[in-house]
Amino acid sequence: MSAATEPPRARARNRRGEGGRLRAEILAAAAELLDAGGDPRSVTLRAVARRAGITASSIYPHFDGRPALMLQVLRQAFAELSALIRSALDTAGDDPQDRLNTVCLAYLDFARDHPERYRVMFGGTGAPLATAGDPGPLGEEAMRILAGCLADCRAAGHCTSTDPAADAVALWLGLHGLAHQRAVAPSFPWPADIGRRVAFPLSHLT
Amino acid sequence: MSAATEPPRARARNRRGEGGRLRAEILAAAAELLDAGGDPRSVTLRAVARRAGITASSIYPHFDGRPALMLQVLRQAFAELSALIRSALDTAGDDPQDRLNTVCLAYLDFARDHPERYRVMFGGTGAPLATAGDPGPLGEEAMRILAGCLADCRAAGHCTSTDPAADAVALWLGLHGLAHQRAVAPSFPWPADIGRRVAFPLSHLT
DNA sequence: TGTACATCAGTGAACGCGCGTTCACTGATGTAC
DNA sequence: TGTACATCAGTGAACGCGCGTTCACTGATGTAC
Repeated sequence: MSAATEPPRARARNRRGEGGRLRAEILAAAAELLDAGGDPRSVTLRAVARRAGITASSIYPHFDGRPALMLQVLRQAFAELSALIRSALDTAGDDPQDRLNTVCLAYLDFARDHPERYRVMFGGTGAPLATAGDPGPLGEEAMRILAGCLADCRAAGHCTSTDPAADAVALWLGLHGLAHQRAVAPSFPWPADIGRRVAFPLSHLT
Repeated sequence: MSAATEPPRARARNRRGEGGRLRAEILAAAAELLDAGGDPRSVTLRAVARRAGITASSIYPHFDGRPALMLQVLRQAFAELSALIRSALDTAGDDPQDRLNTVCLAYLDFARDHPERYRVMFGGTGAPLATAGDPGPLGEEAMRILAGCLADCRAAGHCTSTDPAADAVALWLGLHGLAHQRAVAPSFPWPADIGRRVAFPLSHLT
């Protein structure tokens, strides 16, 4: 097949005034590299450019160097996680226990669908974030939603937690431990009901 | 101070027959770099050599290239974790609940004392392990000890778990989630009793 | 309707860097005679 | 007890590589007149 021997991609240059489109293509290419490689260092400007079908130097009009690109990639990944959880909640009913369960499942689903990206998001590579200014607590929105659901369970009398805010942190840590290690060691013989075994005791549901 | 302007170190070459000592010095230097940098890619052969006061090429008689060195560094780190847990158990009493608690604390202590190393150990950088042959399940010894303690609690009637093996996995995931995120985000306002909040519900103690 | 021109959306060559790895070597140290 | 020599424990220069980043450029596209 000639397509395999051809250079990566015959890209049509954007029309005048639509150059901003490349920005989204660059971010998408970087996210794909993250999903594929699971290592922030595999997201090089040259690799991103190769995948996007452009030249590495074409990234500079859109991002102020590699750290800035990495920061935007991570911002986008955390925004997707939050959006996924919120949209799952939108389709959930009113029962606080159901809603808590929905959030936990959505969180674990995201990690299962993007294991490598998840690892980088919560793996603390440090450098790209630290060098690009303080991005704020990127992963905290998911935890705030979780804390809200747990508080609702408590208010409805379904939960025996004496401190829903602190127990939400504990619950999130359990979910993260599972999400993270399933991404790191997918071949480990995880018990089939491991999600429930982690989330249920930490939820303090009656 | 002249020591600051001098080249890194005036190293006395090992005596004849004692060249094997350098192997341990190289491993120690690599572990220190891991603790300092928290990023496996900061453990370059040149950086290790610089810290050990030798030339990069001097590593080759002792390790068959970088992947082999990284594998040994990780093996050593996991061995230290296991040894720490076992020695903590040696000084513990006979009460199964105390013993379980001791293991959990020892695990969390290791992560707190070597946060960056812990992150690399359980962060799944993948590459260095994958390229150097199958190292086996490096982190499983800690989990086996944990499962044993939980089973002892169950046998003594202190634990309501219906499946200690599966619940030990869940407990370990909670511990890992906490250990990992404390290493990744030490500035997060972790509740003071977060260790107990994670470990106690997952232990199913009565 | 034509045409000169400014601008936009990129290209491609080049730079200096640190890296892993190779290879010929060196000088101190122990040993055989 | 001396001395030639093999070996050990390293050194240091060199290689090719991919990287981030810079910079002069190009050619298509829209616009002013």
